[in-house]
Amino acid sequence: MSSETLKIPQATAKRLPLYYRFLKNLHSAGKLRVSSAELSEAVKVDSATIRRDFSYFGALGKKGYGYNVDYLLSFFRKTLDQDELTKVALVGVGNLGTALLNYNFLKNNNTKISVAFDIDEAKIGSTMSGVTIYHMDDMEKVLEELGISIAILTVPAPYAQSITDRLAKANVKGILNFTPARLTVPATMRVHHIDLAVELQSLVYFLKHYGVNEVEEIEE
Amino acid sequence: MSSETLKIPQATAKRLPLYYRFLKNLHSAGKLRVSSAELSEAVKVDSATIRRDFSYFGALGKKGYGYNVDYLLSFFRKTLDQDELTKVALVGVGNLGTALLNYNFLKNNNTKISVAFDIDEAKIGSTMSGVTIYHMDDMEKVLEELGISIAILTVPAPYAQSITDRLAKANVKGILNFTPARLTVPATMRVHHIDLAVELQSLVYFLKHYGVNEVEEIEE
DNA sequence: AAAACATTGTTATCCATTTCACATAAAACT
DNA sequence: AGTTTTATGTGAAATGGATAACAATGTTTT
Repeated sequence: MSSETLKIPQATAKRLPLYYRFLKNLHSAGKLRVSSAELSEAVKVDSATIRRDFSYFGALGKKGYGYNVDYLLSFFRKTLDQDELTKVALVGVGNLGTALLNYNFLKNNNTKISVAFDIDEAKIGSTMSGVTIYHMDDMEKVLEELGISIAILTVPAPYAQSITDRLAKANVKGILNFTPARLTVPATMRVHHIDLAVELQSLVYFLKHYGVNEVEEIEE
Repeated sequence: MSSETLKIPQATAKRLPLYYRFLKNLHSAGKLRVSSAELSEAVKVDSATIRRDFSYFGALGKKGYGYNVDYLLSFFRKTLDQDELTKVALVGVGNLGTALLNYNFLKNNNTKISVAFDIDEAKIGSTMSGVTIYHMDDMEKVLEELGISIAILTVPAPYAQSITDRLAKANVKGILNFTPARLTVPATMRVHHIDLAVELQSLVYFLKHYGVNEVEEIEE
């Protein structure tokens, strides 16, 4: 099952999709080779960090030359499981949920919102951006039928925890949580938060309290 | 101007808005005191980390008692500049931009999208969620009139860099960047990225490659 | 084919952050 | 009032991540 590759540092793992995207750009632009220095300029990550990141996967480059774009690209495609489509569920089709439905994850990643759930009768049964919206009452059933194990959570905060509990029972393993709620989950689940208000507010804080130009870039 | 307080670690600064939000919840719920252990359970941050974070601001608690909710809340209100309203501009009123317009930042933070820009003639001049939409051609002028120094960027990726250059000239100091582009900015500016595709994909990667239950929670 | 050049992979170092563990002191109890 | 309980604040250790710097090695040029 889980390809127990050597454990890559989390910070590195978070940068992989970024590298992959830029490699695709380079490929489309017809570039054949790239150095860590060039890549660094494009993705705004120190070149030594890039080399270190790549090195966890072995020697992918050639000294004095750099990296072969095609080779690197196909390597990352395998590593990031881009060959198989990953199906994701959207729970909560409000403003943000609707925006995510229209957001084309497929374009960059082989990941697709395949189904959505809501409680608004006006939406149920309809399709948006080609995605059918089901009633939340049918969530467990539909998720298991489709074999979905990842959910994007965009419901009002007060419902977040109880819906998470249901997702856990339905064998969902990962949640991308857009609600402000800090979810309690079984140890077998993984939650990534995207907390819009916190992001905005921490930006405000940094601007007011840190000498601007103190630090260059901060990654989420 | 910039209250040159002792430099709080960045990781701490990013958690402050989170603490603030939960303290508000506790306050609404009528709680008078709270311990770092309780808070830890609620925000999913180790209690020692919470105590350390608070300690950068001095001794806010009392041994054997914990923290007084009201005191802590008013302290953070000052620290996070919640007394003055922070005005923010939205650049790009597409799907995601529209969702953010409807997202009520004001509720939790004293931060408000005060103005929006787009190039779609159908939208220009109208208001959405009480926010007037101007033509992007007028951006510099309007920003300076309103004295806005923070922008949320939700435009198509190919336009991101050139618009960023214009924002820089218009004296904007902070950008919350929702586009996949990695922006090049002067050292006087600060960019926070929220890269939706990367977030989703890295979640997928973690689930496939890390023994689930390996790590509890990851922050953004 | 030799010399000059470019760029990796990695070692050693540095820095930031988290966590442990406990002395200290206040609060609660008897 | 004295004893026990509770929970802070922090020194010290551990972890995690970024960066500098350079030997090794392949590439390009002449």
